[in-house]
Order: sequence, then structure tokens, then C-alpha cells
Amino acid sequence: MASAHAVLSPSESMLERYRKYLLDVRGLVATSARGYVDVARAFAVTRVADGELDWKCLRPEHLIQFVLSASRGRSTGTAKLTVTALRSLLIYLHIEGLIAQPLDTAVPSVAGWRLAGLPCALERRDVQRLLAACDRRTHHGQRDFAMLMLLARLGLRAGEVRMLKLDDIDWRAGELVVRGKGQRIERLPLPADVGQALASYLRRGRPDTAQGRTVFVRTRAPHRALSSGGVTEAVAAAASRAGLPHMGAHRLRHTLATQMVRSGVALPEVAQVLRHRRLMTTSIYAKVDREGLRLLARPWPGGAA
DNA sequence: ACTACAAAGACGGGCGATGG
DNA sequence: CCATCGCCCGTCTTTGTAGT
Repeated sequence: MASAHAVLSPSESMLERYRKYLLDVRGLVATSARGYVDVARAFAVTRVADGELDWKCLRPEHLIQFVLSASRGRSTGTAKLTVTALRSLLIYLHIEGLIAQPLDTAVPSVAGWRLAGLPCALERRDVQRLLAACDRRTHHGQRDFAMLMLLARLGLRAGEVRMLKLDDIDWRAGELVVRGKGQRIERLPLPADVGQALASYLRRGRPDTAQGRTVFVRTRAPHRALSSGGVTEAVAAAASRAGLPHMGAHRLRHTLATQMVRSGVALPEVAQVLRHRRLMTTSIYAKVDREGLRLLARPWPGGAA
């Protein structure tokens, strides 16, 4: 990281302007802008000649070359991000007058089929094992148990657990304010057992010296809010203690959705719990359900079974 | 039903506070 | 004082929304 006094290289100062454009003009959130700038940086190094950025000699084949080399051995999703970010950069360069033509249409498209894989849910007893793997006699266990309850019973995302504020819990109404993906804010009913886990952590597990108003803080000093890896880490550690395969926090969200569909809950209701805006997003779990039924139906009457 | 765009989450590697 | 492990960072992957 360059210090405040160091002179930024030509590409770093261009990238910094690009980042500001993404945030201020395009209105992206910081995490998205970061991903775009990362791609732009990788592209910029291919354009450096004699320590200067050279856009004049840029040709469509250079774009194709870059996408191919950046995507080799990567997932289709990553290739798509590369393409999207590269187009965004080319539009920016054109706006800045650095390239004469908006070359974004010269970037090749990436074919990709969504919903190809199936998210795999945990069995009910495995969720119980995961929860039981938290030693609730310790502060650490109190915290992890409360976080796991939010993930497993309410289907929150890891980031939503991390961002939860003390004031987001409405004990009287039995509701929870959730700050979701895309800067959305919604209220969710707070089941009694989840509320109990939270209350127990707040009374006995959360250090008095905790900084700020976030519910969950680091178990070790400084007792500040967890960063993005913290929640994932707690799930992974519990899975390891329970002797379950490695998993992250999102597995619990999948599990809740799949269990709801399997027990016959209507899709719009599942979508409401997951806070999906489009039913199409939820319908992946309907597919899971059909796959499950197909497996059950495999020993066809009259067959070998 | 497709692609593009956006904003997450997962994960390996390594740092450093902490408690022995 | 030093080994441990919870946590952070960077990179890659996955999930979610919108437009056509």
C-alpha cells in the first residue's frame, strides 16, 4: 500500500479515479467497486509500456486475450465478472477521453448456465449436531451458538449476522431488523428460542468492553465488530468440532430453505423468509425438491429393486 | 429464458493478541 | 516469551436482481 506521501504510479492514480467514478457516479457499494478495480488493475498492467499507460494502441484482440488469460482455470462466474468489469472500465476510459471508441462491445460474452449445480442441504440431525458443538458454558460458545441460531432458524446471511446492531432487536414486539443485501432493511419475527440464545449471549457472553453497537464482537481484544470472515469461521469451526464436512454460513440458509420446501411450505412463503424479491431466485429450491423426489422414485416398480 | 450487472460469501495464508 | 488460534486480507466463487 502506497503511503500518503508516495507518488502514485500512473496506473494507480487512474485506478483511484476509476474507483471514485464507480462510487460517486455509478453508485456502486464499496465491495463491488473493489472487485471492478481489481480487474482493472490486472488489465492495466498489460497496458504499461516504459512505465506509462498506453491506451492508444489498444485493439479488440487485446481485450479477448486478456479475458482468456484471466479466465483460464477459473469458474464461469469469475469469467463473467471479468467481462463485466472490463466493459465498465472501457466505458470509463472513453468518458475520460483516454480511448476514442467505447470498446465495451468488443469484449466477448461468456456463456454460462445457471442452476447447473444443486446446493446441498444438511439433515435436521446435522443442524442439531452443529448447534450442540458450541460449548455454551464459555463466552465464545454463547456467541457462536447465538450466531448459528440466527443462521439456521432465520436463514440470515453471514453479513447480516455480522451487521446486527443492539437496537435492531425489538424484544417487546419480538422482531428483528435485518440489513440485507443491496442496502435493504426488513423486519423478521424473532422466534423464542433464537431470542433466548441472543439474550443469553448478551447477558453473559458479550464482553462489557465491547466497542460499538454491533451485537457480535470478537472474542479476543480488541472487542470490536467481526469482519466478513468471522461468521463463516464460527460455522466452519463448529462443523469441524461436530465432525461434519467443511462448510460456510450459507449452507445453513440453503438448509432452511430446502427443509421448508420439503415439508410442503409454499414457494412465496419461502421467498418471504429468505427475503428474495424474485420468486425465480427461490425456485432453485423447488428444483432441489424435484431432484430429491426423483432420487426417491428411482427404484421403479418392476425394476431390479 | 437469456445475458448483464451487482453484491454477496468461501477459502487459503498468514499475522498478532493472548494466555500459558 | 512463544506457541496457538481467532481473525483479517486478498483472491476466487456464488448468489441475487434487472433488463430484454
